[in-house]
Parts: sequence; C-alpha cells; structure tokens
Amino acid sequence: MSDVAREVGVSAKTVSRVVNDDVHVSPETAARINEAIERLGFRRNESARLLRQGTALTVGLLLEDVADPFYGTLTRAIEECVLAHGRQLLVSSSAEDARRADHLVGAFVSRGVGGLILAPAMGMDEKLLADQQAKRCPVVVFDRPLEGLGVDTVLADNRRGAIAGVRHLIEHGHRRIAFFGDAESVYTARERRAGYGEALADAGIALDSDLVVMAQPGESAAEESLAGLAALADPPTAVFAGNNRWSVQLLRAVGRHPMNLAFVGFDDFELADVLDPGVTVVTQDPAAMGRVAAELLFRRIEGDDGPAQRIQLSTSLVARGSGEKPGPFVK
Amino acid sequence: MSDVAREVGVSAKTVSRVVNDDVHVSPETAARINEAIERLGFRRNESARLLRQGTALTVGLLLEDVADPFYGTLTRAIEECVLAHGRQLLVSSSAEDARRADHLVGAFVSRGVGGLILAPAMGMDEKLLADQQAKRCPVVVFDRPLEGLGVDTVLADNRRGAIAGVRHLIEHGHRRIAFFGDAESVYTARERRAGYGEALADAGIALDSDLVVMAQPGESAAEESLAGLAALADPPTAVFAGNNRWSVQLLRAVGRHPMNLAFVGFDDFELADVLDPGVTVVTQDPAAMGRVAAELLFRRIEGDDGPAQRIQLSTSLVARGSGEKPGPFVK
DNA sequence: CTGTTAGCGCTTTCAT
DNA sequence: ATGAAAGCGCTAACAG
Repeated sequence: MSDVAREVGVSAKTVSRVVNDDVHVSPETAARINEAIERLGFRRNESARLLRQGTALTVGLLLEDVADPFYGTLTRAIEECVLAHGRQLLVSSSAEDARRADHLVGAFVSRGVGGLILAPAMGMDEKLLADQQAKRCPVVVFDRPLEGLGVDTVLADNRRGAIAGVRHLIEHGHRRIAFFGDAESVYTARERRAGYGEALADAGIALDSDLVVMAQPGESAAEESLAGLAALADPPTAVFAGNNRWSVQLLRAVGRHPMNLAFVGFDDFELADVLDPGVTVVTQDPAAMGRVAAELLFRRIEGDDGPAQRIQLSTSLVARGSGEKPGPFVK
Repeated sequence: MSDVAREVGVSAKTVSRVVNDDVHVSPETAARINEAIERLGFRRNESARLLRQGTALTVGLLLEDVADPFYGTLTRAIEECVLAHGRQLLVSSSAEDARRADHLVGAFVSRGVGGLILAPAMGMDEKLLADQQAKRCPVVVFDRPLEGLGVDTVLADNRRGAIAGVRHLIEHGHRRIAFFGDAESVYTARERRAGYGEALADAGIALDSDLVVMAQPGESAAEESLAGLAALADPPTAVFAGNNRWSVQLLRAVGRHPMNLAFVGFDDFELADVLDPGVTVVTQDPAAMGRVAAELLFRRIEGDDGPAQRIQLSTSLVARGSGEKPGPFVK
C-alpha cells in the first residue's frame, strides 16, 4: 500500500481511503490511485486489516457433513450469498460431535470470522456462542434450534411435514406405518417423530413402539430393522423415513428383500424420481434454508439488533408413486 | 497474550513460545503459563500471527461446485486432513467460470492462505497461480491438470477408465455405442472421449460422430439428444455417460422414454445400485483424490521442494446390470 | 532458558 | 480533501 502511495505521491492513508470507497477523496486522485493499484497489482493484505479492525471478511459455516447432499446444496447457497457480500466461507463439518464442534467454533473465532452460521451439534458449549454474540459476532443457527440462546434461527417445519407425509399414507389405506428416524439426540428426528405420532393420533391409530426405529441410519441397521418388522405378528404395510439417509438405506434394503411396502420419505434426494416406483417425499428446500440463514446473518452484520428471529420454512409433499400404493384399509 | 504474561510474571515472548510449543521453555514455567491460559480463556489472535508470519493456518479449496456429490465427498476428505494439521478450510465454487475462479484465488491469497488446492477452471489465469507458488504458497491441482505450471497434480485415470467402460459394452455385444461427455472445454470430458475412441478403434469399430454428444449435462439436452439418437437410421444399442451428471440426466430421460439401451457411466453415484437394473459404472474415488491432494499439499507446506508430482488414481468397473444387457452382436 | 526491541500492513484518530 | 502518528497482537532476531 505504501508502494502505491509513493508511486502516486500521496500518503498511505489516502490509498486506504480509496480501497475502502471512502467518499472524502477527490475523484481525480482516486482515479490516479486506482490506476496505480491496477498497474502494480496491489491487493490489500486482509490480515493487517483484520488485525486493526478485529473482524475478518469471512463467515464460518459449521454443519454436520459437507458430503451430505442436503448440506452440500445448502453450503452452495450460502456461498453465493457470502460471495455477493465480498466475503469468503470457512466450512467445517462437526460430524455430530459436540467437542469437535466446540473446537471448530473456537478456530473460527480466533480467525476473526465476521459471523457464524451453524447447525448446532447436540451438547455444544452454548456459552461459547453466547460469548461470540456478545462480542458482536452474529450467530445464526439452522436445521436445529439452540434453545436458551436468543439467536436467529431457520428451521424446516419438521412436524407439519411429517404429519403431511404420514397422513398421506393413512389416506391411502395404511394403518400399520413404521417410522425410521435419526438418533433420539437429533432435534429434527424428535420433531418428525412427534409429527408421525400426531398424524396417527388424528386418525385414531394407536402408536405402536414396535414400529418406531430411532437410530443412526446405516445399511445393516436398515436390514435388521426391516427384518424385525417383517417378523411382527402384524407387520407394517407402509414406512415413513425421517430423513434422506434413512430413505436411501431403506430403499436399498427393500430392494434386496421385497416387502411391498408403501413408502414416504422426509427430504428429497437425487433419483427419487427415477426409481420405480418414484419415491414420494416431503421436500424441504436446503438452498432456501441456506439463503435465508445467510440473509439473516448479513442483516445482523450490517447492524440490525432487533429481537432474534425464528423462521420456519414450509415443506411440501411430492407424490411419485411409492406413497400411493394402496394399503389394506383403502377407503 | 500480554495479560497472560503479566499474570504469570513473564514476558509475552515466553507465552508465545509456549503457545507455539517451543522447546526452550522450562517445563515448570510452561505449566504455569498453560494454567493461566486456561484460566483466562486466552486464545491466540490468528490475525496478528498471520500479519507477522505472512501465512495463515488456512487452506483454500477451489472447486467447481460444493453441491456436486463428487466434490462434496472430496471436500470432506480434504477437510479431515486439513483439520488433522490444525488448519481450516476456505471453500469456494468456481461454477466453471474462469473470471470468478481468478477472483476467488485472489481472495484466498489476500487472506494469506498457506496453500491452495484447486480444480482449475478452463481459462484461468495461470500466472496468478505461478506467482503464488513463487511466494511459497504451495498449489495442488486435482481432477484436471494445469499444463505449463510445474504443480503437483492428482488425476483419475480418465482415459483408461473410459476404455474399460466402453470395452465392457463391446464385450457384451454392442457396436453402436453413444458417448455423452461434458463440454469440450472440460479436460476430463476430452480424456474420456479419447478413451471411448480408443476402445472403439481397438475393436475395429468406426467412430460415428452422430453418436457423440459433448455438452453441459441438462435435462432437456438429455431428452433431445436421446430423441435424436433414436431417430437415427442405425440407432445406438448402448450409452456410455462421461460423468455422473450425465448419468443422472440420461437415466431420468430414459426412464420416461424406454429405449432398452445398455448403459455404463463414468463415476459412481448414490442409488446406482438400487435402480433396476443396477447401473454399471466406472468408479473413481473422490475421497482418495481429496486425501492425496491434501497430502501432497502438506508435504510442500512442510518444506518438500522436490519436482512436481503427477499422481494418477486408477478406476474400477462395477458391474450392476445395466451394462450387461446383451447387444445384437453377442458373442 | 528468558527478555527486549522492532515491525508485519493496515486503519483509527486527530490535525491540517 | 489529505496527512502524521500511533497501535492492533503477535513473533523474528538478537541479546543475555
């Protein structure tokens, strides 16, 4: 920067003003400075700016796993928004591990990120995040809430989505409907199961805990659970999968051991429409979730300090065939 | 840091030594300092360290699109490696746009990243990257090479993979085999088409340009191209898809207009095994590619300045059914 | 083994 | 509209 200043014959501060689009520079000087910047290939050293100002032009994103298509899509949407604001994204996967998540938040903080977007892992240190907010590093959470902390939040309407999916199966004549959800510790899994329970209750169907599986999705877990269900005296005629990881695992298992089950899954996934029959799903929109989270963050970064918002994104049911197989109680 | 120093009664430099695991500190002093660090909740300000040392504990990753499962998986693998080295990852998607890619590289550089891993977009400013290398910011490219720049490179064996896939179709009796590849500007697309050509030549089959589609994968492009192929006097009996985006689009289109084609795709994708028939693919291993790229990078960061390496990862063919449909020339 | 000094490149503050 | 000086928090270089 001093090189540029010397070249043009002004002080470093004037160059700094130009770089920061300060208005108090004569257009003519600014033009000369810009020309020199171009010519010398000058690029501001962000670390020095950061050291002085205390906040980097960077946003930290903490999610469960970038390799998961849901989070991948969301990441891309956030990235676009962040880029449009002249910033860059630090991305880390918590792997659903609270200690790792805490460590990563610390790493973001010591790098001076200007904001934090995260899907909180169960058991994270909320004080760490509260401290950040206090230090004017805005925090936005998505996918799961962080109770107690007054923080902007973007969630899918998990409960209503699950109700819609399960009700859809009931309307097609099913009364024995199995539910597969992620581990009990995962907020979305609990919400979706609650929705499942509500939909059954609304239809006057008693909840049978034999039909409820709450566990981390996995190939062998899918096989074993399905075998267990098939062996019941009164086996299910339909399955509701609580997330797309379960959908994929279950479809794989069902493909190997045909059981003629109706199927609805929460969250869409690639090729759901190409499978035969097409897979009926309750979709959420990960890109929209990312966009909304990023927008909330930038509103805070730009100074808004109104009360914390909680935005719920609606879901919608996409019927493709698997959820419309008639059950034994067809009306 | 000076707070910690005052608390313990040593100089800031001694604290700095402890934080940096310098050996020249008496274990006892170190213990007292560590205790104070813990108690005061001190965390090193990375920006100051960066300003002083000129290189951040950060690695920049530039790829085409994080939302693409191939890159998502790769990103996660790199992340693990980067985390193990106490660093964090800045991730950006070039969207296959050279100007955007250049801008992002610049942004990485001005943030002082300690290394750069990238899938070069066609037409990128190679001088920018050469400059970086000169400044001792190691650069590793993956998926596509960057000729001219002596830079570590990790590639899949695209040509041999394509040969294996096409040969597989030939062995099952096909001689009219269509090829769908990404746009001509994409290195992997050119390589895979070259492999396709070689496999045909080896079998004494003349290349028919009517059967070759080189374009960005898309839903309508898939529909139209397939319709065009079906209308040929001598239509293809098999298709080789040059990447998993094309595979997905083509399978979607074929699902709607059954054509009874044998099918092999380059690169695996989720549910390829669940479709009926299962989709035969030539797999590459994105996680391995990421891991290898990160390892090369850290070798450089740690000071290795041997000649640039070029690593080629082998592919393998996974037969699942779609590629084994017999053609009219079954032996 | 520990401390002192200086300076990384920028922006804040205050002056002109 | 522009400049001078100070300092952000850390570590390299050197001294002791």
